[in-house]
Amino acid sequence: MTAAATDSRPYHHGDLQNACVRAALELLEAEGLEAVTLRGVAERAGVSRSAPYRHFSDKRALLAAAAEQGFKLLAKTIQRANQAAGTDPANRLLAGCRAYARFGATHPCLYRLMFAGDFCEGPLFDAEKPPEESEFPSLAVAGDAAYDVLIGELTDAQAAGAVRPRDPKSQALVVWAAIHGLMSLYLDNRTGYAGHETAELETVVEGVLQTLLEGLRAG
Amino acid sequence: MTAAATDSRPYHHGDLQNACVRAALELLEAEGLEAVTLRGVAERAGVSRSAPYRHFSDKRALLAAAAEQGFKLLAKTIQRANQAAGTDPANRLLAGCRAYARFGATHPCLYRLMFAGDFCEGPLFDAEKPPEESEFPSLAVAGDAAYDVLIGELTDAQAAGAVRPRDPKSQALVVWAAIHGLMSLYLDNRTGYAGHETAELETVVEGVLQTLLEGLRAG
DNA sequence: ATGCCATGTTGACGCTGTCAACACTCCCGT
DNA sequence: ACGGGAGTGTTGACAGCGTCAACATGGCAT
Repeated sequence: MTAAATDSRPYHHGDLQNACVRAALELLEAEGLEAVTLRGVAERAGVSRSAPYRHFSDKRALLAAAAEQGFKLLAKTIQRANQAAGTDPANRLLAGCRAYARFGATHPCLYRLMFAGDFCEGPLFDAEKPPEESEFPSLAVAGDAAYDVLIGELTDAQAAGAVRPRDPKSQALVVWAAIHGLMSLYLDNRTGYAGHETAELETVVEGVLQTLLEGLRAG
Repeated sequence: MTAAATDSRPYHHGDLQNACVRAALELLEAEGLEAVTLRGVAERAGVSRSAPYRHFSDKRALLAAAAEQGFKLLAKTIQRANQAAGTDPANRLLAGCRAYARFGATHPCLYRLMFAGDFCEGPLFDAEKPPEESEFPSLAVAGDAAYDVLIGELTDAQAAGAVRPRDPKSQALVVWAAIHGLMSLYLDNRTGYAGHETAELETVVEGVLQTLLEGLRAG
């Protein structure tokens, strides 16, 4: 018998898996990636050092689960913005992109984790495999699901003539690349330049979107 | 006296600073960021654990120096491509973008380090300050210099009417964001989609560039 | 020749991820 | 009702890491 007799907490946590992911996300947003330590996560979840190993094979597996939550939240955020923008496809597309940017600005560390590639002690997305055989399949699925939202909007925009007809998947890649690149530069403080204060995010987002939409319309 | 009597290496290295940067770059390209360890760098440079601390205050300072080399190489690469592309401004711009993409594909880990933001145990680029007071001023300068090349090309393209006249700095940001975003997604294996093999880099680069140029031309 | 100071070395510390061995509890088959 | 295994949480331990303090070395200016 241990001190558990007088301890209010039960020996078994009940939902440690989700608690770990939640703790990781909280630490990530509060203090950045380098503060996300397995020990810290365990402590925050109220368990001991190595309890998380019963639910995650690795630190990378925990980070992958956190990134997966990020993609789910991102997809939901974009969808909400699309819905709120009404029925005009161009409007909806723009609203989705703005929501994407806002998401990145609101959750900078989470956003970076989601696109951290192999920076967290090895790749999160698998380098060569088809995605269902990826090392973290549900992460790949969540990432693709977010992509799907964008593809759907582009398909609608094509149908409405707001965008020239083309493979919507490659169009989506262009849009995604532009917005993601902008957010990536923004989060790295590279949208400012030599002595000027960093440009307002909304301003640069609108600039990118305008150029982008004109490029998509042309042809 | 130590074993140095029979050791061919002199006690003083002579150029340890550069040797460390070179070792870091080699380790980075050969085995990825997580393999870049101060101890490993020191060993590779033929010195002991903490000798690098005489030249770099921090691990981050060493990484910043490596990233700075990366930006210098990138700028040189783009410039060479520009020159080789002749005098047509649109051609030069496209050639520079293609060279940029090739650079990222050739040096994936270095490229990611250059845009690692605060992922390497704290920010490399300073979050708030004017750039000359940044924590790593020479890194900021090298980054801006690479940006300058792009701005120059856009200014020329404007003068030649290949691109609509506008603030070349914000135009450059759009171009940079699009290409950088594409490379970022590519290096994270996100340009493929749900079961399809990852698209050829050159193909998607051309797609992005075409849309981009049409967007820049319009208006 | 001497002594300073930049440079390199060694030992040590705390933190991390990870594993093996052990403890507790829930639940299932009898 | 009960006995035991499977699942879950704990503790102790280890190697590797970044970092620092104390010490060693040797080139250079005086």
